[in-house]
This record gives sequence, structure tokens and C-alpha cells, in this order.
Amino acid sequence: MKIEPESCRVDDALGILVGKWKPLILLHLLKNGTQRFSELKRSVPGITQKMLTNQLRDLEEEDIIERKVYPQVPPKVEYSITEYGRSLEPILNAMHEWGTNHIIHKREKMKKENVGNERKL
Amino acid sequence: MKIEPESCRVDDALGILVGKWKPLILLHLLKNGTQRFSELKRSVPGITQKMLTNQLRDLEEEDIIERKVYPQVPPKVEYSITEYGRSLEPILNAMHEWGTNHIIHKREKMKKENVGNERKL
DNA sequence: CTGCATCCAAAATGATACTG
DNA sequence: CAGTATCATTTTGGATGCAG
Repeated sequence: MKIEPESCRVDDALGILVGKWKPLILLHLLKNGTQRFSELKRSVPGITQKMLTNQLRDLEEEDIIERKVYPQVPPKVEYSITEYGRSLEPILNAMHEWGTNHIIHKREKMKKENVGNERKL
Repeated sequence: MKIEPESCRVDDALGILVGKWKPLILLHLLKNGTQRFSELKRSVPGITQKMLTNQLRDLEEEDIIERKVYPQVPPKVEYSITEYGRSLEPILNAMHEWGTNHIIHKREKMKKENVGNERKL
């Protein structure tokens, strides 16, 4: 399927992944399976409760993750990747791979630029 | 290569693509090859000069596109995808495909939910 | 334990005028 | 033609307190 600018759906996919914590949240759920809210919070250092809730809601809205509430006290809520959500895994892997290589690419590029600058001195 | 949360590079790739206009700009350059600033501006309806400049600078910074200035009056500046930048194409295609399917998925989901709601009446 | 509400700061985007 | 500069607006993220 060729992309035409008039009917580009890249942004639709991008929108799902964009958010400071979404990739990490998805990764933890993919790697560790079902997790409670508090487990996720511990798994993603630095995230606030508000942001975790927000990002989980976003992902739930798009049917990427599932939220299961146990009606008990104290509350218990479990999150997991949906079957459909797993279809994102290849893209996440591709981006991780590309990103890993990109870091190398940038380092190489900077090296060359530095050599160039030295020659100018 | 398996992604570990501690060494996730998805955000590095994501950062390149994120920006309201970047996917469209990349698509136009991939599809039409080298383009002048004004051609790009026409190709991306609604974008302002400022945003076009910003996003082009971002992409150039990451070595995804190349900027060639012709020192003449009036000025002429051409943009094109770098060889390295083309390595993003598979990811863009995958996201476009996923996004296209996601739109269908959401429509199906809404249909089901509506049926469910009708039953509740 | 889970999560909502409020208030605030920072970043991204947009409108507009100006320049070589 | 291809920008830059400035200011306004919108969006996103963060801190904190409260509640079932």
C-alpha cells in the first residue's frame, strides 16, 4: 500500500504512541503482562499518578489496553495489552531498532564534523 | 533485538517524526524528490512559513533531509531526503498501514458499542 | 489503592509583520 | 523567495491536595 499525501494515516498511528510515557507503559505491559496500577507506577520511575492515569485512559480509549476493575476495598485495577494492541508490537520494535541505530549515526556524524572543524583551525 | 524498558529507544525514533507536519513533509519529499521551500509550502496546505521552517530545521538537524542553498537573488533553497533519511520509509509505511487499519477498527468497535447501547434501551 | 480536580509551568503551534 | 522576530494561543506535562 503506497502512501499518498492526501490520504496519509501516519498521524493516526503516531497519535497513539505520542505521549511522554506511552511507549514505556506499553513496553512494560508487553513484557510483564497484566499489571496493577501501582505496579506500573513503580515500573515507570518519575511518572506522576495523574500522567499514568491520563496515558492509560488514552490507550484504553484506542483499544490498545484493557482495564479491569475489581470492585473491592481497597480498589484493585489491572491493565493489560489487548489482542489488538499487540499489533503495535512490530512498529515499536522497528522504532526501537531505528532509534538505537540513530544514536550511533548521530555519534558518527558528530565525529566527522569535529574533524572538519579541527581542519579549519 | 528485544526491547528492554531500561534501554528503550522508541522515543528517539518517535522524536524525529513528532511534529504536526513532519510526516506530511517527509511524504512529499519521498514522493516528489527534491522540492523548493515554496513548493513544499504549497504542498502542505495550512502550514505557516514559520512552522515549515521549524520542521525542516528539525529534520535537517537529524540528518533526515538535506538543505541546499543557491546563493542567488531571489533566493532558491531546495530540500531533499538524505540517503539515511530513507531508512525511515519502512516505518512510515508500517505506520500508515497500521493507521489505515486502525480507522476501520475504531469504526467496527463503535458499531458494536452502539448495538450494545441500543439493547440497553 | 486508585484516581479526580485544581492550579501552574513549559512546550508546541499559530498569526502577523518585517527583511535581504 | 525564503526566511526571522515577536506576540498570542493551545496543548502538554507536572505538583499537590482530596476522596471513595
